[in-house]
Amino acid sequence: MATKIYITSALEHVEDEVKISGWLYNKTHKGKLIFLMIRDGTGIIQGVIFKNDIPEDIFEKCLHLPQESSLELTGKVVADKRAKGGAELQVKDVKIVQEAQEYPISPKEHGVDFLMDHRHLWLRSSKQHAILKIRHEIIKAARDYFDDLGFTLVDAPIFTPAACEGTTTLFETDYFDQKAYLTQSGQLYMEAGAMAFGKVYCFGPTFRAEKSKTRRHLTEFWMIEPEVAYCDLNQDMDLAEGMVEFIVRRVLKNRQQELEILERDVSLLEKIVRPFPRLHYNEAAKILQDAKADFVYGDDFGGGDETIISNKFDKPVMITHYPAQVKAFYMKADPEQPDHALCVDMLAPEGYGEIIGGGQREDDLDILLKKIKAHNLPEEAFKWYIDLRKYGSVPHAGFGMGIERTVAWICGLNHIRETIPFPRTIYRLYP
RNA sequence: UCCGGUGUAGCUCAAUCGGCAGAGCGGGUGGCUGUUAACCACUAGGUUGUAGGUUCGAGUCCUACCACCGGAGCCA
Repeated sequence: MATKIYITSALEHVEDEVKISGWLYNKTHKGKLIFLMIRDGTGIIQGVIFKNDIPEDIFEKCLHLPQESSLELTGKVVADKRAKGGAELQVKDVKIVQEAQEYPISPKEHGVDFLMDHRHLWLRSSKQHAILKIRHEIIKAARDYFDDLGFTLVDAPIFTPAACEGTTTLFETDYFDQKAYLTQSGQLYMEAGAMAFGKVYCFGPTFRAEKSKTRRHLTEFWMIEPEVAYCDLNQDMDLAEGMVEFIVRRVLKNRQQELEILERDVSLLEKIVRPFPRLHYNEAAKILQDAKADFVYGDDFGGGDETIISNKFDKPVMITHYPAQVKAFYMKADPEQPDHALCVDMLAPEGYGEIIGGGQREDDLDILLKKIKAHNLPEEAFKWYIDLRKYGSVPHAGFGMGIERTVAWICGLNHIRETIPFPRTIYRLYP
């Protein structure tokens, strides 16, 4: 009786009679020989069918089997240098679970729009498969990092009563007899969590209704957001660089095969070790001025500015102390230079831009109230948030890391849309 | 929202000055016992994004619209 195996373990079953359940990835034939490339989600193996080994009608059926037909192959695993992966299946029996209709995605080239229209099928392709395996590894590593440090997962709500940051456009939705907004950050809720649990994080989707139309933007994306009580900016940066190093090391260790499929230059990832450079905003501004970039001191950095700065280093760069006016209301001002905020942005190398934004939060009740007023935010909606400064306020800090941008960087992709299973952009809500 | 670009067979793209609508892949049929995006032969496949306009004649020129791509701003 053949034992059922997954393709990933095929090399452990050489000379065994096995059964593999999967889908037809590709096919070729030569006279009395048929080569079936089978994938099962764990890997790809070649099944070889000799006409004389198998009933005539099954041979004929396999000859005309469309791509992505679902099948169960039974046969012996043999080592063979001619096969990719070093082993192949000598097929003795084929059970066709379903003969597929003509499959739209051929192994040849396709355009982005066509592939995105077929995203539900495109996920089966080896490159997309590799990206999403790495995405999973990154998410798991990030969670393990915080879990191992004693953080508690405290999930933030998706429906929120008002803007978290006020500046950006929100998705509005009907919520019974009132309006609700889809969250654009879990951070304010994490501040409440940090005061209850000390060290917390959330991991969930966030929504931005801005009509951004670049390779770095989605309308729906995922963030992991830690928040720590009794924590200052420097400790916050220690936490952030530790996490990024941990994630990269984990991907290099567990996802070599996927990085190879993506033809990622891993030597660049191997350089991602602590400490990461830390630059004051003024130092970063100097780099831009020396590079004669079209940049005005006091402004936030644009995408091109970020690339100029990050290209000076082969590690992620942390830029601190942005002018307070370009940052959100909850950022704490630096006591030594009050027009600068105790904040940090981490820029990924190779021009991938900002992957982390964070900093120390305003913990003084009166200053916070003034800032809410200055930003024209509805004080009523922030009543609970203000409460946190009334009942045992402490210095605290945190950050948010964008999962998709991190995946794009680690995978070496030039567009963020392939880093999430079903991307949402201003022009795409399907599939 | 602004700037630039693209839209032709199922897919990726050609089509010269405005003059017969084409190729490769994929599909179908046949051949081949070691293929890796196989190969060889034959074959089917078109409302040229939509609506107008100019012209003897429009895939090609003009106008509007639609869809998408790239970039800017905003941000993770």
